[in-house]
Amino acid sequence: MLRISRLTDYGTMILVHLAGPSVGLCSASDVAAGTHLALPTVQKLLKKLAKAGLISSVRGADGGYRLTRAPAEITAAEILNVLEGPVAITDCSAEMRQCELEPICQVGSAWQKINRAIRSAMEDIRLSDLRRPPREFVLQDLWQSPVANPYNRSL
Amino acid sequence: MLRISRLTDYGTMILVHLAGPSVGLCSASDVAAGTHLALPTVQKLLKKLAKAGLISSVRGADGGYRLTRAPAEITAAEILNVLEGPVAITDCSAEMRQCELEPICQVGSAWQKINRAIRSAMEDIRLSDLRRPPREFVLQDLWQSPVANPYNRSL
DNA sequence: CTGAAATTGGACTAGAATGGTCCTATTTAA
DNA sequence: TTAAATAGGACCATTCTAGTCCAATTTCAG
Repeated sequence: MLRISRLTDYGTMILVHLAGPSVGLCSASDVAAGTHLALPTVQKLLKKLAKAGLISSVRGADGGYRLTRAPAEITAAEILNVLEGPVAITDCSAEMRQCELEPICQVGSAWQKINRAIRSAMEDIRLSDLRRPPREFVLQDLWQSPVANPYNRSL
Repeated sequence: MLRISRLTDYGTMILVHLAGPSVGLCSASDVAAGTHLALPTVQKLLKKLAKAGLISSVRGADGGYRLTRAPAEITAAEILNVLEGPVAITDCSAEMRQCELEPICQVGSAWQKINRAIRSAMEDIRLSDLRRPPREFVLQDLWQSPVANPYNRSL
């Protein structure tokens, strides 16, 4: 189904929460309360996000997490990358992976092209665009009739 | 990793094989030989593709499979749809699915927009484009600077 | 100094999904 | 009649996923 895992979805919700207008340092409990996700799950994801450098942590009492960059500086591609690993719709399309069937496979680099295309699209979407009610995306229009779309590269 | 399953990859290889220049009716064994995939796997996938109507079958001795339409008339979106089910990167983004968190979830419809975008992209790619050596895709350029790309809707 | 509130790092498990194989029935050409 | 095919499932081993929990460490407050 070409899907991202549920944890990635949760992770994104968490990031969106941390990108909230008046959100400072947030403990895991705060985030769990704000997102209505189970606390253990939230803890797990926060650790992962912190390890990847997307958020920074403050230990000890009154500690918590906060974004390391402005929401507009974080792309959906980065988020996907951290939570799901590198975008690679097939093994063959993974970075620098050489498929042993390469000389035989007739599909060849097609998936890789599609892969890069998806990645590019994700790079144009920022965390700041993911909030709800979201600014009206025009991605579909962009891809269906790019010329008519005024938002081209600045979603 | 935002990946398609290996079986979908295989299925695509099979379709590409059937779209070959001088390929008529093909038995499962022919396809297995041509794609270097295991026969049982090929049989399974051919049955699935036939059931979905992407290829037609002829039973009995000297039977086999063939595409029901010209390769240029079959989109990557269709193929994905048949082999992976409807494109839905999250449960929320599935068609007509109403997520019970909807009123709470701050991410809201963002994934759905991304979802549609990917779908649109896939609809512009045809089976005939997937052969190797593939026609030079310009998808990346298309998405990065759509206006400059002459191939817009006719990949 | 002590305790409470946090993060850190990792182990663990149940359940689902994936991939791959195989079997039997049916159809059809020679 | 026989051989070569497809049709339709059943089956299982393995991996992945989601979710929980525990022990250790850090830091603030009193």
